[in-house]
Amino acid sequence: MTVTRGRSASGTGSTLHVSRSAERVLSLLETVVVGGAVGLTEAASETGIPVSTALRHLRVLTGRGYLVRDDLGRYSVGPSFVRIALAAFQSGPYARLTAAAQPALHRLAEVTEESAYLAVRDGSEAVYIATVESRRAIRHVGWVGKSVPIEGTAVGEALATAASRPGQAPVPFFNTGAIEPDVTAVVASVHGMRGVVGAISVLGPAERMVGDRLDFTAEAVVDAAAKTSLALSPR
Amino acid sequence: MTVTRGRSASGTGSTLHVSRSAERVLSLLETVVVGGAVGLTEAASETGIPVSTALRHLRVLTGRGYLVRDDLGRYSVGPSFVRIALAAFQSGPYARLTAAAQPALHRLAEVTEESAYLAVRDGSEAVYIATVESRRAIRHVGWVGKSVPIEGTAVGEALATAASRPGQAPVPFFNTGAIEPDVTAVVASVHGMRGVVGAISVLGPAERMVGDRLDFTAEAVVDAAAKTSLALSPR
DNA sequence: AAGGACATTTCAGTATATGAAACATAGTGG
DNA sequence: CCACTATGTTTCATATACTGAAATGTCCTT
Repeated sequence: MTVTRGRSASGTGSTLHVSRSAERVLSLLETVVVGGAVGLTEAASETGIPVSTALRHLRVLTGRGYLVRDDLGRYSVGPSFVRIALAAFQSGPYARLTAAAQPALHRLAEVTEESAYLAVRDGSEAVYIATVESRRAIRHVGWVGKSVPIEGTAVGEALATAASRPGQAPVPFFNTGAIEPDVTAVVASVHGMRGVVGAISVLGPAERMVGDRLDFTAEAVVDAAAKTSLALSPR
Repeated sequence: MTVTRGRSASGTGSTLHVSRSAERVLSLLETVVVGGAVGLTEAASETGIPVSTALRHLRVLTGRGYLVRDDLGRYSVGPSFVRIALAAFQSGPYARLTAAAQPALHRLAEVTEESAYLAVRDGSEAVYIATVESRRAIRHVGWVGKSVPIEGTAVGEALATAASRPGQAPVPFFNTGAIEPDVTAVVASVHGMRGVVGAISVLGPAERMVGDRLDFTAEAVVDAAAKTSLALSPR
């Protein structure tokens, strides 16, 4: 009857102690935040953490106000997390970038009549952190907070490119259907004091973005990126 | 300064095992996110965690991309955290609230010519989660993400008040100088399906908000709150 | 060169997190 | 009505994974 559960933890007797519970708490937080209202069992299975352990961790998070439980016992984002999240935009390193890009994004969305996005790099991915939407009925929406691979995308190219010389006009990057079919992206890099710090994209339906229209869009994107770079580090 | 002195659950030889490292990692995350660029020693002393331990935890956070280190070794918000933060606004329980309040906040800021805010409750505090700023030169700004006590503030009263009957007109709450001298607040509760879910405030310089102007503002705030409640749970 | 401030590594001890299993509590359907 | 499943909660013996003082390394200042 003594069910000797496999020894596990074999392999290299690693001497590196990297907080396991910390990792797990963060996994759970992430799972709940992106997943909306999730129950204990779901959160546990999603993260691969035993339920009893997951429960304990979730309690830490709710205790801090990072998560809240609804009347069905499911977990959702709590007010404390929202507070932190908001603070991240005000004091974080992206505050300046976002503020600097805002006017350019507005003008870009206006003149191109497509949705304009601002993206930053996150390891091997790119994350869209701000947008100004097109006002047309058919438009690209909802990619703020979304992350896409660096590899094989136009944003990725723009973010991975080596910093060009200051004053040198940026190059536009193009792609169609890398993430979603029928979506065309036109992107240019934003340069800070130390290399590429972000990218400005225009995303729209592929059938609309062709010929002269595409050329015009590319010009506008390059211009917006240049203006943003200038706003970041005026000389 | 709001360093929650860890310890917790002392006294009786508690058999409750509440993840210590988890608590600490979250403290550190919070400290860095609100504090901007902080060094190891600073983060450690701020949270009361020994430096070597703090370093280990901060490594977990940077490893996950929640934090990044600048070239001076200081920690700041990372792209992964920004991604999560953005997701919190899209899928979180406050997404509906914020969306429902947006038009009302705009109109409110326009007609009162003062900054309009949306706040939710966080334990014994209130957190401002959205704003539309006044367009006047002297205006109230920068309170998004800020938290104030429930006790002794107008927002607090509005959030702590018992749910009024549906259809019943909300009551305005007033306060001057509770948090900052010379700032007057006019607030009304937003009602959801189960009680008070938020509050709408107008904040402005005390000397401007008097007499007829104040009455008018109160009316506008009450109206905005009612409209938001209606948008949340139409009948 | 000496000193200070800060980041990093080491290491032994044990506090502390872990997870299987038992228990509790709905909700479901036959 | 009761068995049955799904989900949340508590317990507790175990050793793992975390802790933190001190030593070391690195950079900057005087």
